[in-house]
Amino acid sequence: MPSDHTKPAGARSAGRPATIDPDAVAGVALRLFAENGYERTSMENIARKAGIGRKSLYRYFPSKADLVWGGMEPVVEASGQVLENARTAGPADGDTSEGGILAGLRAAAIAGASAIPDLSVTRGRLRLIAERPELASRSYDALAPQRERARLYLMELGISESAAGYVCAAYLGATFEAWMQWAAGTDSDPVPYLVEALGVLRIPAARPCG
Amino acid sequence: MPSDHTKPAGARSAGRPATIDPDAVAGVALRLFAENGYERTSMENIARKAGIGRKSLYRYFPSKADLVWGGMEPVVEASGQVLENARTAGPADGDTSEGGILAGLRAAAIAGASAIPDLSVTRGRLRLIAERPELASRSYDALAPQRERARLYLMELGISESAAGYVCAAYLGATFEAWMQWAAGTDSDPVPYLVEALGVLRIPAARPCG
DNA sequence: CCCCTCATGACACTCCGTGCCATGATGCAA
DNA sequence: TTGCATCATGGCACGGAGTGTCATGAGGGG
Repeated sequence: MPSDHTKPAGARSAGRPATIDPDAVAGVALRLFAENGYERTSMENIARKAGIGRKSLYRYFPSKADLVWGGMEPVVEASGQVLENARTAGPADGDTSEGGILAGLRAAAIAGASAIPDLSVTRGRLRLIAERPELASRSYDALAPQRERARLYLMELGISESAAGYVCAAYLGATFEAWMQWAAGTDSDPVPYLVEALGVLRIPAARPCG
Repeated sequence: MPSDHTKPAGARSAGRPATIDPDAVAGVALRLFAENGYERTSMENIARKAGIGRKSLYRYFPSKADLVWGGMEPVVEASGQVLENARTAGPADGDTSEGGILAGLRAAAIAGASAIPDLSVTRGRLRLIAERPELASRSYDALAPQRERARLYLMELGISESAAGYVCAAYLGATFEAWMQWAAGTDSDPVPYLVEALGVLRIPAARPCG
């Protein structure tokens, strides 16, 4: 189930079925943000316009920022899965050279780009994130799972713990900036931005015996 | 005036002089955070313990996070000044090779480390930041001036606008992670952490004619 | 000595986020 | 069919962040 984000519970069969469509609610919220501005739109107002209660809104979106960031979750999830697979596949077939490691990180970033359902909606989300510092800051939390997976991936390939932390921080910072630059323009393909961003990374030499 | 942060206005001579010492207030807040936890300490409580009104507290510290991040301002300011000087000195004497540019970024980071008034207090601040996601996220805003200065510095040296953005993002991400790793340990000198972190950066080739 | 300036803080307000709990809808079992 | 367990919904109240407005008062300068 690739899109069970924001779903409060795993799809059980018992009990009353859900009637609220989180994607529709997020769509209403994004429209209101575009029309009236992010801060001038209250959760109360979003709930009312979506025809649900404020408490129900908070059940699907624990915070106001999740209405914007929630839609980016498939991207980081797809990207993280690639790193997870590359790691658990073992470093046996892994290329532990700098080029090989960078190729892994690049593949993950590109996989994220491929997981975007709607380019224009995603661009709208990112532009909103770019203009609200409180939303941009959230990248640190929103990308946390990605950070952890990248860290494990690098350490599996023999990178020291400290160096892995630095590479991850630089990796996430650069790719997020790539998304921001893509969103600011009109190009349809974000991949070239991601590739250029990855060009600022240098992978320290791995330990001889990982 | 190196430490007029959190001062509400430039030191005017007319009118009633200020009686509140922002550093003392921040000290009270940090102690309360350490004793009772960050979220369980309300602004109301901090104000009361500091012997001032809640509104006055907000005048000196616009947000709760500023009570923690405010003390880091001299660090980013000192670091930013080095980049500013290196830029306005002109690229005439600047080494536009990758090594030269990296040396500039490294000098800025080290200058920040040299600007720390009290290592143990700073370590306490950073540990608090590390354990509260909402505070760690703030790094994106707190380092914004540094980001802009680094961007101008790089562009002055012939780096393209897009590449400068990526290098800055990676630079800030890696150095912040370095501070986090230093704070998590017990070493007194943060410089080796910063130097290692800078090792994950690769500077794209500058334009032939900047 | 008066007045102008500015720090202080009381009051009220909006809004985010979170508990607690009543209500209602659904499917399952007796 | 009837009861029951399960879960979605949402009303109510609360703590707390952050912001306006305004009154007070304590300086210093004319």
